[in-house]
Amino acid sequence: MALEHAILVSLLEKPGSGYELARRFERSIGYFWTATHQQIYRVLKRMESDGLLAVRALPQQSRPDKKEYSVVGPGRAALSQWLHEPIEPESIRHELAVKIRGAAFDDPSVLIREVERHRQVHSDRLAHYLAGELRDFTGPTALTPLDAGQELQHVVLRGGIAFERMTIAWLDDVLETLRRLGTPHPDS
Amino acid sequence: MALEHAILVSLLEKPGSGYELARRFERSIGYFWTATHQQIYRVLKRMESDGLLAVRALPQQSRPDKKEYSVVGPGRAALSQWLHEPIEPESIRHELAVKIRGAAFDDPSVLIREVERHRQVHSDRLAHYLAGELRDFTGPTALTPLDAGQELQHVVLRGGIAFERMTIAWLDDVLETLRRLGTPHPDS
DNA sequence: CTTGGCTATGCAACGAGTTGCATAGCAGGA
DNA sequence: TCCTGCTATGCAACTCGTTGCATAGCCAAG
Repeated sequence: MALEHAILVSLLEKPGSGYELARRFERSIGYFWTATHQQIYRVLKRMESDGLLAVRALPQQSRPDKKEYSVVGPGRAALSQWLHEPIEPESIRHELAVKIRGAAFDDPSVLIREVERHRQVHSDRLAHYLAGELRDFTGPTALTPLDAGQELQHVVLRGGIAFERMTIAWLDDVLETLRRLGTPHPDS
Repeated sequence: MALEHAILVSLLEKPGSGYELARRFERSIGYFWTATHQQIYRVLKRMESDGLLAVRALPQQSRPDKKEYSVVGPGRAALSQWLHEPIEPESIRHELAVKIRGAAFDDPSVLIREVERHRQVHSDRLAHYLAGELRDFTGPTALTPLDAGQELQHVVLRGGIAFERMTIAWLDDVLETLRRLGTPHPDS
């Protein structure tokens, strides 16, 4: 159900089409909640028929109409209500961790390349987040002072940065452990 | 599909019934991959009919038979094959982050209690992980030296510990930000 | 003595999320 | 010229995961 609320937040920040939302979900919002265009279109349709959103068809030349969605009263109320409800603290769901434990029953060296690849992805993501932070929040071109919405966006981004840094450090720990296990114990 | 592989790893570490697996998923394995008993029973049944697992019915007095599952050849092969396949590095899916950005459109103070509650949960989890680490890996009663499987379990647990520490620090950052926004800006 | 919790398994229905495919014209590179 | 990729939307089929419920006897607490 959180996709609905993520969409409400995103559309409150700025109205847009399903396609635009899908691209936002590849960027800022999607740093902590992913969604494909399929899900988004389906949920948008449902939310509109539930009266949470309003559509405005923008005709375009030689393309299907762009449907711009925006939040209306009941949508805002639904978001507000959700914000007042407690949610379950979530646990990590880390497939790689399953693989690491599984490596005990297979050649650990095949995992090393996989872990290195993941490390690279997280390292790239970190660089991407840091560039975004510099551009929007801490760099010379950033607006000062920031308004409340921007402060909140920044603290969420700091969470993403902290997550990637932690993950990279852990993957280094994993690599060291795998390499240690790969070499026949040197002290016996 | 990762549940299947998590079950294979867990059953290779030690055979057991669906019920026992469900409880392991509340403990060690479940620190990074959650599953309810429903999913587990369903998947066990499918895996058995696919020939990945063998069942042995252990009769018990005044209780339904316990079905002890163990991994057989094709199951081991399936795990091994999966370990050689690359997986997508996963992103976080953090509902709380959606709420935090949503707080820009509502009273931020209602979020403070929620964030404090989450902080408490993560703090409890950290204590739980640290107790497990002391018991199984770093304490005086731990076996030394550890075998490869235990080393890998330990490095995964260290990942859980790092995750909880990072999360707690971030939630403190969030709380500070929310409180700062709650007080009317003191310098103007 | 009754209520709730534990072991142990399972069905049914639903909602969330993924994957493959389809349309359709335009722009840019090999 | 053909192929790829972008904008923009959508259907269909599937798997994954959650929730509610059911059985059934045992044990401990109130």
